[in-house]
Amino acid sequence: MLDIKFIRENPGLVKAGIKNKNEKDTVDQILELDKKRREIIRATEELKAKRNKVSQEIGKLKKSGEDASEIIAEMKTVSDEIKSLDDELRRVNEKLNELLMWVPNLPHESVPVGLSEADNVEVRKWIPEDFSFEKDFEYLDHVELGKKLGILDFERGAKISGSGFPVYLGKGAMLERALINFMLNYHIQKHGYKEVLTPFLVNADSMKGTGQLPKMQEDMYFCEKDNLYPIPTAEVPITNLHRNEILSEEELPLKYVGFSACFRREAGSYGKESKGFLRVHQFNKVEMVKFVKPEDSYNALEALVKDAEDILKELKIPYRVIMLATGDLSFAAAKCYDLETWSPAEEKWLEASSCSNFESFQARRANIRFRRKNNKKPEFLHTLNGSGLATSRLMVSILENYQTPEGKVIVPKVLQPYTGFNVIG
RNA sequence: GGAGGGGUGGCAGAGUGGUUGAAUGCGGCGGUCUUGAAAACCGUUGAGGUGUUACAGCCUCCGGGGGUUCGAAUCCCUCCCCCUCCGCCA
Repeated sequence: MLDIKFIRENPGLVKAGIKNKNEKDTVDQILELDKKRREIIRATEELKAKRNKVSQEIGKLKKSGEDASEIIAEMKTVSDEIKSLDDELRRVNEKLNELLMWVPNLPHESVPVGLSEADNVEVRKWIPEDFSFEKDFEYLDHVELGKKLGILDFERGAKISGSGFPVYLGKGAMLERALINFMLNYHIQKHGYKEVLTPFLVNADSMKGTGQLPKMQEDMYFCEKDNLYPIPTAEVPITNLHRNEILSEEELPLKYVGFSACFRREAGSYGKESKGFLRVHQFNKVEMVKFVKPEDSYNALEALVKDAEDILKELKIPYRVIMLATGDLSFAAAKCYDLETWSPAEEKWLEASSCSNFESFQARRANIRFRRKNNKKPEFLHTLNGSGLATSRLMVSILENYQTPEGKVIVPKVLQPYTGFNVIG
C-alpha cells in the first residue's frame, strides 16, 4: 500500500509508476475520496468535541441533582448527526481503502522502464569453469530422466491429487530433502539467517499484509470452512511474523530463512511452460526474508541476490541474473532480480529465484514499524524476500546439468554429505 | 467438538455508565544526591487521525466489528484469540 499522503502530494509520480507497471490508474478517484474523507472528519470531529463537552456538563448537573432534560434532548440531535456522518465516513473509508489495496507499489528509479519481458536487463552471468553450452550427447529433459531413473512420478501424483502435484521417489525424494537441508544450513551458517518454520495455512489478514490479496485471489487455494489460505510462498507467514509490531532499531536488520511447501492454483496457466516441474501446484522452497531500515534496503537487496547466487555457485549450476523491467515487476515489488538457471534439455534459461525489495509497501499493509533510538515516532521499515531457492526448479537444473551420457545423474558434491550417495542410476 | 474462565498501556494489574487515555507497581528515559555506581527522591514515559510553516487545539483507540445511551473500558450482539477441564486425534 502506498501512503495516502504521498499520493496526495505526488499524484503525477504515482500515475507514472502505475502506468509503467501496466496497472489500473485510480489516482483521481482516490484523491477525490480522500478530500471527501477529510471534509467529513472535520465536520464530525467538531460535533464530537461539542458532545464531549456537553456530556461532561450533564454529568455535573446530574450529580448536583439539577435537571438536564433540556440539554439532553438537544444533544440527542447532535448525536444523530454524528451517527449519520460516521456512517458516511465509514462508507468513504471502505471505498478508499479498497482502492488503495489495488494500487501497486511504484518501481524504483533504477528499474528499466518497459512493459514486457523483453525489456528486462541481464545484469550478469555465471558459468562454472568446466562448463560448455555445446552438447556432446542428447540430454533427456527432467521428466523423461526422472521417470527412467524411477525418482519422479508425475502420473501417480496426478492420480492421487491432480496434475501438477509431483511425487518424489527413492533417491529423488532423498535428493529433494538434501537440497532443502543444504540450502537452509548454508544460509544459516554462511549468511547469518535465522531459521523459522511457519504454518502453511494463513488467514486473510496475512495475505493482505504481503499483497497477495486482493489481487491474486484467483491464484490461491482457499479452505472455505476455516477461512484459511494454503501459502503460495513462505514469504507470507514469515513477513507477517511481525505484523502489527513496532521493532526497535537495534533488532534490525532481521534475516529469516524458512522452508515451506508452496501451493499455487495459477489459474489459466495451461500450455507450453507446464511440463513436469516447470509449473506445478505444489512445490518446496527455501525462502529468505529481511526486515531492514529504509536507508539499507537497496544494499540489502544486492546482498540477498548474492546469497541466492551462492547456492547456485556451490551447486555449480550456470545461471544469469535478470533485472526485471517495470512491467514485469510483481504488484508489490519496487525492484526485483530473477535468477535463471540453464536447462540443457530445453536449451533455455529457467527462472529459479526471484529477489525483491518491497520498500514500505508490505510494511504499510501489514503495519510493521520500527523506532529509531533517538526518535519517538515509529516508521515503517522495508521488507525484502527472495527464493533461496525453489527446489522444483533446482531439481530440473540438477537432473539435466548433471546427467551423464549413460543417463545417470551425478549428485553435486556439496549435496553428497546430505544424500549419502553420489550418483543416481 | 462440549463445558467453564479470561482478553485493559512495554510488562504486571485496578477499574462495571459521567472530567478515566485510564489508579498502582515494575520496567524505560531525564534529573537531584554521589568521586563513580547502587539506593532514595523528583519528573517523564502508548498509537493513529485531523490540523498547523511549526506548535497548539481537536477527534479516535481498553482483542476486532456492530449496537444501546446525552455520555461506554464499563451494558447488549457478533467474530477472533488465550487459559482450564472433558471428548476426539497425528
